[in-house]
Amino acid sequence: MSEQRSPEGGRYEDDLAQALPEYAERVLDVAELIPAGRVMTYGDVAEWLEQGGPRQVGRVMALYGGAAPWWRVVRADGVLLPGHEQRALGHYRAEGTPLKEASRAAEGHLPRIDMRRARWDGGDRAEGHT
DNA sequence: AGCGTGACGAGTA
DNA sequence: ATACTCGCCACGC
Repeated sequence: MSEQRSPEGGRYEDDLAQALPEYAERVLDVAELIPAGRVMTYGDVAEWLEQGGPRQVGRVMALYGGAAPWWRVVRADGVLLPGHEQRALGHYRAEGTPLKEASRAAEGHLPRIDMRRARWDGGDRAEGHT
């Protein structure tokens, strides 16, 4: 069976290409829930959704992250998003996100997020989930 | 269909 | 702290 038609008349593939994929919407929703001053890793978001993996979440953020607080979804090692370090840093300083200053041995290095303190598990709302 | 690539992550050396 | 390996999975060529 090919050439299946969607209710709107277009081919399903076309609809999927233009509408924000539901998965992407779910990812952005979670990003919106992260409190200021806290972060969630790509993997955490995927786990929380019980769907996809870190790389899928990363893909979504890369494509549609601009519409969400993208700086609150970070790598597990706390490294700032390459190419957006200054913007991210500005947000972290403004929100009071826990940072680990670069050691003087590594001079030119930017601070990294202190994941132990900044990581947010979904805390308050974890109850309603599972 | 195979293969490289990526806003990833964990493990090992 | 750095480097490299694997596992992961959606995409594009």
